[in-house]
Amino acid sequence: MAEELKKSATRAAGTKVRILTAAEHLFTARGFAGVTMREVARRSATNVASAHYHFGSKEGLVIEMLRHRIAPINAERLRLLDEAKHQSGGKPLEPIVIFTALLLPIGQAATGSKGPDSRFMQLVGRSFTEPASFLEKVHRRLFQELSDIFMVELRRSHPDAQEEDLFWNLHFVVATMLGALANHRRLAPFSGGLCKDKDVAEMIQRLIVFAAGGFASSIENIKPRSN
Amino acid sequence: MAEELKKSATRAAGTKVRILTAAEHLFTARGFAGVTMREVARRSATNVASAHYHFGSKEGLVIEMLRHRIAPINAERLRLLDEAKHQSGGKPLEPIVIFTALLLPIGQAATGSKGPDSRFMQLVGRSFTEPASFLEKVHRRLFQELSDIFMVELRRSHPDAQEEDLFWNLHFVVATMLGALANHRRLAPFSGGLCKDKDVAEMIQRLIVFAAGGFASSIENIKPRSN
DNA sequence: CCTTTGCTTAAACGATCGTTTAAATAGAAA
DNA sequence: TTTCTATTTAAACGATCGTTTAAGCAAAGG
Repeated sequence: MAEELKKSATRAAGTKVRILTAAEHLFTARGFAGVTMREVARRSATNVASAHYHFGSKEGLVIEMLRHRIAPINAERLRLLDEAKHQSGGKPLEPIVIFTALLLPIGQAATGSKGPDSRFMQLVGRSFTEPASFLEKVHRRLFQELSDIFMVELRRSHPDAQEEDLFWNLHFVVATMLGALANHRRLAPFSGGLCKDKDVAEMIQRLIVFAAGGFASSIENIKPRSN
Repeated sequence: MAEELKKSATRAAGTKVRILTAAEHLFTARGFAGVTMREVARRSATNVASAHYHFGSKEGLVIEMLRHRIAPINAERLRLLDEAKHQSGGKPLEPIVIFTALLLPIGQAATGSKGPDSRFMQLVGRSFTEPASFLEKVHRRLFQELSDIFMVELRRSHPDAQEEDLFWNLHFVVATMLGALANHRRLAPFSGGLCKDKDVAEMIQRLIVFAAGGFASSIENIKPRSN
C-alpha cells in the first residue's frame, strides 16, 4: 500500500491528471467523437502514445474522466441523503429533501475552485445522450446503485404510490436535470438575454423546486390521497 | 410551378428521400459524428457523390434531415394551440392545455405509420446536446418563433408572474421533454424492466402532467397568489 | 558503477474520413 | 434521332484518425 502511494506520487501521476484535465475540457467543448487523441496530447503537453500507455484507449480515457468527475458528486449525494435521514429521526423524508440531495451536489461541482465552470454541466448531460454504446455500461455502474438508494427513500415517503409511477417520475426528475444541464447555455439567447446562464446556483434552486413540484403533482394526480 | 412539381417527381426526388431516410436511421442510432457519408450512401443504395450533389455537404444533410422531421411537429404544435385558443373564446389558456399542445405532437410523430418508432425520439433530444455548433443556427431558426408564441400564451395565463420566472420554467419544461426523449430508452433497464420503453403515448401523458405540475408549483412558490 | 523498471517520445502503420473530379447515363426538348 | 441538361457513378484526393512500434530517458535497487 505504501508502495502504491509512492508510485502514484511519481511524475507519471502528474501526466495522468494533466491528460484527464485536458480531455475534460476538450470533450466538454466538442463531444467525445469530436475530439482527437492528438488534441488531448497537445493540450496536455504530452504524447499520443502516453495517453494510450495510461488509459489503454480513447474509450478508456473517456470512461476514466467521467468516473473521476462523477464519483465525488455521487458521494456527496449519498452524504446529503444520509445527513437528512439522520435529522429526520426515522421518519420518511420530504420529497423536496430527497431531490435536494440529488440535485444540489451538481451545482456545487459546477461552482468549483476557479469559480463557476458552467461548461462542465454540459459534459455530464451530454454523456447521457452520446450514442457511444460503451457509455451505457459506465452509467450503469455509476448510477444504478445511486438510483436504487434514492428509490428506497421515495418509496418510504410515498407508501401508497405504485412502484411504476415512482420510477416514471424519478426518471422525469433525472431527465429534467440532464436536459437542463445539457441545454442551459441555450436559455440565455432564447430568453433574449433575460436569463443569464452563469448563475448556476440559482438554476439549481429553481430546478429543485420544479422537480419536486412535478413529482408531487404527478403522483397525486395518478393516485389521489385516499378518499 | 407545374414544372417544379414535375421536376420533384423525377427519380432525383426518390433518391433524395432515400438518402434522408437512411441518414435519419443512421444518425439516430449512432449520432452525427458517428456516421459516415459512405454508410449513408450504402444504406440508401446510392453514392457518396450523390449525397453531396443533393445536400452540398454532410452538415447540409444533417440540417435538411432535422428540418424535414421537426417542421411538421412544430406545425402540429401551433395547430393545437390555435385550436385551444379558439375553444377558449379569448380567455387565457390553462397551463396544462398549453403544455399539451407543446408535448403531444412529439408522441404522435413517434408513433408513425409503421408503429411506434421510439428511436426517433432520441434523435430530437440528441440534436440539442450534440456539440456541433452549426446546429445552433438550425435550432434558432426552427424553435425561436415557436418559443415566442408559446411564451405569449404563458404570459396571458400568468399575468402576475415575472417574465424571468416564466422563461426559466418554460426552459425546464423543454429540458424535461428533451431529457426524457433522449434518455427514455434507459428507463427500462434502470427500473428492472418495470417501465417499458415502448409505450410512447403513456410516457407523453405522464410527461405532460409532470411538466404542468412542475411549472405551476414553481411559479406559485416564487410568487404566491396575491395575498 | 550497472541493471532494471517505469515512463516518455518520435515516427510510422493501416484504415477511413469528407469531398471532388470527370466520365457515364438517362429523359426531356428539339 | 440528336442535343442538352440533370443526375448517377467509379475512382481518386489529401487529410486525419486511433493505435502501435521501438528507441530513448529517468530514477531506484543491486
